[in-house]
Amino acid sequence: MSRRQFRPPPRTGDGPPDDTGCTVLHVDMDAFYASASLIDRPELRGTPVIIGGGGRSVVLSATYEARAFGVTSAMPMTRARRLCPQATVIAPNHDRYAAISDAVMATFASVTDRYEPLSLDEAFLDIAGAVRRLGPPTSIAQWLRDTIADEQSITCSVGVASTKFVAKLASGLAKPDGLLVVPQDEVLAFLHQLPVGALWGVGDRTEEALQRLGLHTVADLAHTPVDTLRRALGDATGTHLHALAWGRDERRVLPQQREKSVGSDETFAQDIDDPVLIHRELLRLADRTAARVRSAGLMGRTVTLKVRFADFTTITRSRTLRDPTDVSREIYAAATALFDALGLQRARIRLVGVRMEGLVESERAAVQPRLDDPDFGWRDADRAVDRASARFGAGAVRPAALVRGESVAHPGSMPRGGE
DNA sequence: TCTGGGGTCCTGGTACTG
DNA sequence: TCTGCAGTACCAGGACCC
Repeated sequence: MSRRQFRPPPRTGDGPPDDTGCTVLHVDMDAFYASASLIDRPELRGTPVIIGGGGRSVVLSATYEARAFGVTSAMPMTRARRLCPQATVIAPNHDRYAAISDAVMATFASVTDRYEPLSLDEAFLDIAGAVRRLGPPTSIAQWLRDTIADEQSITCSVGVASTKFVAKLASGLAKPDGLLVVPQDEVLAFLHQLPVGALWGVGDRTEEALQRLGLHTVADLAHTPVDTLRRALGDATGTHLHALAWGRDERRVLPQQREKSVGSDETFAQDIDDPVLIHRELLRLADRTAARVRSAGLMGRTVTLKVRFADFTTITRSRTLRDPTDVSREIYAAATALFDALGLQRARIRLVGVRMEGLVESERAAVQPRLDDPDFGWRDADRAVDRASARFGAGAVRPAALVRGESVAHPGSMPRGGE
């Protein structure tokens, strides 16, 4: 779900909203991870519950009862516990969330093949082709809400509009457990009452920049010359936000897109400066990233290293390889070369990460054979590890360096997240 | 108060090439 | 051979999203 919440402005029209032409739906599960976690813990319904790990982790999700105490997603767990000490804390169960998400997406697929998942818990649907078969957009939206509630025991909110970003705003304003239609001829009245921070793509920094210009509402933004916005925010952002402020959004619903990068990072339980431990963590992250790249049938050409220091400043360094790779050893070698090139003298490090970019399908990847390539190289070893992991579980086969030293990352770290 | 993890997109700088 | 220019690729960082 969105982290930025705004109150819905009062509708300007009378009677039921006219949903003609409102063929874009944005469906967003309410407090998805919390709701999904409570399916197995029904006795906790109606009580404050926080989903999150330990150590230096943050809140993944919280029930609305916990949110009443000021707990929000992405808040440090230490602060969340202080704000709501009576809350029950539950560790995330990502397999469970993925299974529920798959079932919800299957419900979307029964309505239209033009649905675009944004994350585990939300998606856009283009229902233009389903209206004749299933009825008007509002009926389809209500059917989706009822079906998901019946089959998955979780509620969702739906925004119905003629463009993606208005549908997205509408679902956020309908929360929790609601449905909001924004008729085409009410879009501008709907938008112009909202604060600039409500727009998709306006975060804290952009909002600050707009406030400095004296722009507080979407109406203010709309009536500012686009050149002024471009100077303040850059060409792309300025032009884009000006168009949104006038309700213009040409983006179509795009079914299933391939990821453009894959990576992992890990925050240490305590800041560390030991190069041996850092190299070991890089090996673990390269191994994990490579396995995910291979399982997606991809190869990547650019390796990016991320380092966050104790003072929270963050740097990235990247290297583009001659050929795409999915080999753990090659990714690790590139990551350690990037790290060593930093020439850090015992700097205290909070987090390291490894990411692969420039992804291509492995069947289409052009890899030049080298004269020194062994007949059975690291790629074959990785394939064998993948087969063993599939049979005996992830981590069944690991590099020796990782068997000797367990992770230095904090136990509550969460490899996946978001809401 | 003390800030996770997995992503995408944009911007500005630099190097290379024709 | 040198210079200027435009286009492109790469790199690093920031902002934003869930």
